[in-house]
Amino acid sequence: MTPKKDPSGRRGRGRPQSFDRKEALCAAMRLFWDRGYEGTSFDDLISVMKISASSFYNAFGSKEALYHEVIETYMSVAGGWFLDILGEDADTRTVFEDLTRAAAVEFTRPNQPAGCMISVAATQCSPNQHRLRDLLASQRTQAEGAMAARLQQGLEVGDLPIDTDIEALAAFYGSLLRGMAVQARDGASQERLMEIARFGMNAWPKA
Amino acid sequence: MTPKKDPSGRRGRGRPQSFDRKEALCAAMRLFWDRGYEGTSFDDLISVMKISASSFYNAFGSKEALYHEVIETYMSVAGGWFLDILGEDADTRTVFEDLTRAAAVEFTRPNQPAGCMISVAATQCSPNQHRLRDLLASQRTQAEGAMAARLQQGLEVGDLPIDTDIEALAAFYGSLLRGMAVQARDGASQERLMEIARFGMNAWPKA
DNA sequence: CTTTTTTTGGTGTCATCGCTCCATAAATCC
DNA sequence: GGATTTATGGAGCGATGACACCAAAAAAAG
Repeated sequence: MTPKKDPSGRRGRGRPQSFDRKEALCAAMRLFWDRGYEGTSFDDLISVMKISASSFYNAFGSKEALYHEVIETYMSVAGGWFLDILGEDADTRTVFEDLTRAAAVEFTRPNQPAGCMISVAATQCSPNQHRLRDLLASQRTQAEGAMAARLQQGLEVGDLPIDTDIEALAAFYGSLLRGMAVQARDGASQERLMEIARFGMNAWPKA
Repeated sequence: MTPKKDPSGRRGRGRPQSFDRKEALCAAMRLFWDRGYEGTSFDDLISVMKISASSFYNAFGSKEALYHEVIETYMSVAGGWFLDILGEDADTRTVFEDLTRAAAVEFTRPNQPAGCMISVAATQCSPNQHRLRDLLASQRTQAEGAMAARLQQGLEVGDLPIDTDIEALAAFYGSLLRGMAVQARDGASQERLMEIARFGMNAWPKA
């Protein structure tokens, strides 16, 4: 699958790959991001990745395997801001304000598809794609879990009223972010998303 | 297409349809609702509708025409609660509280697919389905417009601070409802959605 | 150079998708 | 009953989807 590299860094033998794997992966990510899994055809993929069918299977295994890899890439690159902000050393309210505002920015970046690749993916799909649907749903659950963990931490240091329902509050901000992702895909501007984010912060629990 | 009925109610001539058109439409709606447009295959459709391919084309024209009809059906039947509540004669805040709470109930009804058929549809799709994507996006925009109209009305009677940004507030509740729809599809319970709705109402503008 | 290993381009395959055609069945109208 | 009109069942079609195969090409290893 992956080109085998000597621990010393020297290439192994055999014909070298004629394309940059990361670049191809990134091109595939943008396509999947824009069109979803089922909406992206094999031919479109190898076209934007600029490789042939055989190179595709040689390098990535299958369409589904590529999609998995793309999700990992998305989480670590395009979605990295999410966990970064949750890890910020700041007041809990500030963290969530940054989070929602960052979403407004990230969801409307030019030169990349609008919205979040994970939030809106595979919510409706055919039964033979249920594995993927479950994978995406679990990614969303994980993201919400990360928010819940940060809120819990905030509760423990007194940033939140002690009777705050952490899970529910995380679900609220999860919902808001997913809704913002849909709005972004429908063409909402960054300013509009910012206003939504601001209203979202009005819901922050008061002591 | 549609079976021609005499104004007097008597059937015209020709062999009568052997199936109930509304029932078939409803079955198609549930399938589209669950799987989306591209995720629903022709064979699956005629299977749950219990009709043959020829009857299908005779009665509905094409898969896309059926989808359009299904959307209309959804808006008037399954989504009727939405406009009903917006039309309620009540305090504006109460209307939106009812709206978000009703969403929690409607999105988790047993015996029907979870979430909203419109909110999560065609957010990611192939380029040859852009007509449908635009249609769905415009339905979402219309729904938000209806909320904005109700808010404007509320502003005029003093239910809202005069400096309230109506469009933005409508966008906020639009986002929240769409996010709740995704949550519902991922399996969130009615109680969980209720909690989200409650937090959503905490964002209601204060004088 | 020869051998070995790996990638590449091109062509082919098999299933599925949405759709069409046609002969037949079942009703009404005269 | 015969003519007309509409619906049905079933077979099949062209396009596209994802993928497989294979001979040729390009590199390292001996």
